Amino acid sequence: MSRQADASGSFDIDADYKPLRDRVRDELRQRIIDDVYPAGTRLVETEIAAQLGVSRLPVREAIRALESEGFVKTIPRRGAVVVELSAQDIEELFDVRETLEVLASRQAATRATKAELRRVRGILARGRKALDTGDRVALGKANEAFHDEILKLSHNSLLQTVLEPLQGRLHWLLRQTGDPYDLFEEHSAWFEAIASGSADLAAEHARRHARLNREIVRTLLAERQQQAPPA
Amino acid sequence: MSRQADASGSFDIDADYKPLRDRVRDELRQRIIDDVYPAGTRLVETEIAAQLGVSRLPVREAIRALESEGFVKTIPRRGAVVVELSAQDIEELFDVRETLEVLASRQAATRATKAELRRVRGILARGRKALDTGDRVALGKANEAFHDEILKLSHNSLLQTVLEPLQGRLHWLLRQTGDPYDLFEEHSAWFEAIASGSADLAAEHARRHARLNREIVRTLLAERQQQAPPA
DNA sequence: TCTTAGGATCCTGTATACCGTATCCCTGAT
DNA sequence: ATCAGGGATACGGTATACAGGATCCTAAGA
Repeated sequence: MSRQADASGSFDIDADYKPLRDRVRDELRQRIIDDVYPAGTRLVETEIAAQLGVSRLPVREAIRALESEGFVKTIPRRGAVVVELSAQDIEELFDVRETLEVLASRQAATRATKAELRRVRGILARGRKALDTGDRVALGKANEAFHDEILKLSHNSLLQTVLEPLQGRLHWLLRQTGDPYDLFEEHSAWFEAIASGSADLAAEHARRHARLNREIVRTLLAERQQQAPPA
Repeated sequence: MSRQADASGSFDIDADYKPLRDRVRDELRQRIIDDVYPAGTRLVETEIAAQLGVSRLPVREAIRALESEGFVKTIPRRGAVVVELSAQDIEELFDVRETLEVLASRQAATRATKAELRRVRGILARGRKALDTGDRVALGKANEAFHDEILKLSHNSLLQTVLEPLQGRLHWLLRQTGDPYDLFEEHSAWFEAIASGSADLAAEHARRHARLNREIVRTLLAERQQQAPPA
């Protein structure tokens, strides 16, 4: 028992196997998003290796992965540093995100199955509950999960692989700046547009949501910059 | 002596330095695109390392990079295999490409400088010459260069990093299927739209071009499938 | 002859150790 | 206070080793 859903041939005995490098990468990514490693932090291979109790190799590979995800930048022979997102980087992030989420939303509207829509409704319900109890962190997570789900609904795996790393950076950013309460209400409306099955309507909502999001980040960043003028 | 350009402090004595892993990656990518390693080929680390006269490490890192670019898929504990692009993969590729190139084109229209436009005109001229002399390979390269240039014109570095790996796969595909002659004429018209400075016009041309491209690949792939029915 | 069990083999994933060298940082002299 | 010199540090790469999963080959059995 305990194992379920294993219809045909290839089994997932140890489907939960994950190379060490991937686990290290996940751990480091989380630390960056959680601001344990703020922008500018140097990621020293030997330090991390020692701390995680692994050899340098998986750490190196993890760092390379984070580099291709845009979380760190490695300077030749100097190593990896957690990037600081410039104003322009953020604009670009939203540019690309907007276009891709519009596409995702459009495809989701025509391709999502009933079962999938139900699942997303569940996530929204979770968010609603977090909103009512004022659990800011849980609401943030629900919001992030929502975005990931929209992507899945698109049934476009390339879209997912391209957008996922960006989502990571976006979540990172929003966690520093955004207000999860505003976002949540938007998500509900957006979702209904997708569930309606109209690609155009879904696209319109996606675009609106992305722009709202961008505005929120912009204002919060502008405020912050006034408080802390350039060094 | 013999050294030049060393005015101030840190100069680019060895600005052309490139980590070994990157050179290995470039080499392997080229081999895939050139069909030296056709779809299904296993990339065995030790073999490649021996052949290139490097250790396994840079090879591993190169393979990881190619994985994140979508050229190979690695199965845990089994290693990397050159991917076969399924019909769906190709559709997804064009989906994403279309949206992103529309964005690139739109931004290029408003941001490109005169000097940049001149440079692109030069590339088109090169293509025209290749067309006249019937140099298919040169024309293909000019076409590929053109797409890369449009990206640069957008002045959106994220867009470039996201789209570049896809371009690689696209070029790979087009080299197998496409007809460079048809594409060239399209490029000229598209470029004029960008040079006109109208974002909407540029976007429209980008979309048209992407769709034409998609159709070309679709038909050629359909033909091929008829000739070689499923194994 | 076909199937199957078992073992040999290949190759990845990870660990260790080590070297050259670029960069950084500290110290000391001017 | 500035600048040069000399470690110390840590990356980039090599070489080697080894456990264990995946594959393949072979030989025994039905």
